[in-house]
Amino acid sequence: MEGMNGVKLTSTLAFRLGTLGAVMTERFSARLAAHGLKPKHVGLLALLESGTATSQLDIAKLMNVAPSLVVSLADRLEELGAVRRERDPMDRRRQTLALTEEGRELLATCTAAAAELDTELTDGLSPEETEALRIVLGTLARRNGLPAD
Amino acid sequence: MEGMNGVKLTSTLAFRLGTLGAVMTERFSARLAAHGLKPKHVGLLALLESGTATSQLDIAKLMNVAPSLVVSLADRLEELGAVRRERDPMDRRRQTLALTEEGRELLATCTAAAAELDTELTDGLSPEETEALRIVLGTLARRNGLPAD
DNA sequence: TATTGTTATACTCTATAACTATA
DNA sequence: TATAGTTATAGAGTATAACAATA
Repeated sequence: MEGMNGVKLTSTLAFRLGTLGAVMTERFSARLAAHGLKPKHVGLLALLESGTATSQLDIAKLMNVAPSLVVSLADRLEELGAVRRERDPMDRRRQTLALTEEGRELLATCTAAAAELDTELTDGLSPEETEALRIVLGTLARRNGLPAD
Repeated sequence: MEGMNGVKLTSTLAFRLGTLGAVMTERFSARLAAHGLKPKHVGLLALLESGTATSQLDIAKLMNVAPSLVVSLADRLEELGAVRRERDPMDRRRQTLALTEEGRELLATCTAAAAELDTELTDGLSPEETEALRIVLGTLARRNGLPAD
């Protein structure tokens, strides 16, 4: 039985994206654990590299998380030497987060880990299918306010 | 800067699936709130409808969650009259969960909600692109042990 | 003694609210 | 008085461990 329209829950994009997304995030987490990082830490590093945001509050808005969470993410990244906190001289309430060279390297390492997961995931797909998937997901991400350059 | 291979984190499938999946799950949650359900409740209903699992322990394994979580999901669904718990006469330790007619209707309603989210999500895509996406995600889901009939 | 389901407890993640310092 | 960041607290979601009934 599958609703009176013949649609099954498991064939919806909502379900497939939700479950596959959860699996990939969990795998990514497992890879990052060795560096003492979680996916959101890496998301923050990527945001800094993109130059989109500077202050912690801007970052919180772009990441769709509470400002207090940015504090703890930044604390950890600072601890690892991946970011530096710098007071804005124009407005001393603002903290500017700057990516260090170490931070760039860390981001590159984590990005490589994500790319490996991609390879694993798309093992049986043709290169064309894989690229088409990447592109359509990028389109959907952008349309939904998610970073996808 | 983007790693020395020119790959950006935000262009990986891991990142795109993870973020889009989180967004879709959150939207689905919001729709389900009116029924007092969470996505896992609906996943359990769908599993019962598929006839794949019967006992709570089987369900826990297939859903990749702890058995204790199945207890509370089933408690809630029983409360709503969506499932019935029946002792297996062959092995009285086992509880068999049976989908009621109300449960089928509830699942159909929730599936329709997911389908609406799909429509919303793929608004700018061609029907061919949308169908290709659904198919490739189904392939990936099956290859990764996720339900996708 | 091993297994199914349940209950009790603890842990992870994240948000909300209270607070500090600058403006 | 309002805002950026921080700290303290609380809530959601889920797992682990202890327990009861049955095998």
